[in-house]
Amino acid sequence: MNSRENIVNKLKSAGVTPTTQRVEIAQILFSRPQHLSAEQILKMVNKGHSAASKATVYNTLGLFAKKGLLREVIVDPSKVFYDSNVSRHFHFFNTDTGVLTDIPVDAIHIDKLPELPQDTESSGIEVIVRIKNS
Amino acid sequence: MNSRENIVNKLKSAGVTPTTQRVEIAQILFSRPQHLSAEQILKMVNKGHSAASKATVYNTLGLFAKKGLLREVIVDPSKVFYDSNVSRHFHFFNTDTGVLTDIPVDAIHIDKLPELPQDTESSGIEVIVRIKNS
DNA sequence: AGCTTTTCTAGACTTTGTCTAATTTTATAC
DNA sequence: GTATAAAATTAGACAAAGTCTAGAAAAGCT
Repeated sequence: MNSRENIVNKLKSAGVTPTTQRVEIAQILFSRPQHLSAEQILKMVNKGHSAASKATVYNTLGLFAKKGLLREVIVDPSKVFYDSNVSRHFHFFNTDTGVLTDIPVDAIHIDKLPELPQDTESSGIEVIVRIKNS
Repeated sequence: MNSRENIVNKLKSAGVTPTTQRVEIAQILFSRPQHLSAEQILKMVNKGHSAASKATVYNTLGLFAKKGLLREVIVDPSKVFYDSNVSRHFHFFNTDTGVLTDIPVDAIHIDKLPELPQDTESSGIEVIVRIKNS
């Protein structure tokens, strides 16, 4: 039940060297499923016990995303969200509040998919339902 | 068949005063269905006969989008694309090349939609199939 | 321990986009 | 048409997210 130990193992399994800063960032992200921006994470890290520079936070998030630990969600033109839930699901994005919420896989059913362009392969299908307050 | 006249009427019907700059921008955009960034449009305008400032290009694109003449496509974390095709369709985004292409409506079939959160209404469903070169 | 590679850091820099305050254009009233 | 009011345009300053650089620190060998 040692959460720090779990995180270290998670990083190791993904082929990521568990440095102090990476573990700190991972602990924030993986404590629960959530959607955070890089700036939010930077602030959270620097309120905690350790610290990390802006460059490290950005590098780490990029690395985690590349290793499949994190999913980048691009819905807001001004910043990218990092989703600690990497299992297949979709999103609502409230353009009034800027809040991103999950749509479970089984709430949307896509029963026909397009043929991909020549010499390309899919790296994921995103469904974003934009909503606004009524 | 006067393309300029057509554009002027299109803007008027949408409730947009057809100023010199707006008509110029509209002519670029509506000459054919395409996906352009604000910076691309700015450059194109200023290579043509008239000119428009950065602020005007950004304001105009925002206005066109609000009036339903244009669709904003948010897929690239570094810039927004403006799609001159506002009819219902989806997108491929090639993350290797940065190229956005259309997926016709009938190539994807979504037969189940999620319930919206309390006190919200949908303002559109986006499907983005991210692809990479293989 | 000594050497090499990886990671981290502060801060400069870049890019996209926004804001401001003054000017110009367009619309309205007479 | 001319005066006035309102809307649109402009240059350039500004803001925010993200990248880059070059040196310092930490980790991983042997």
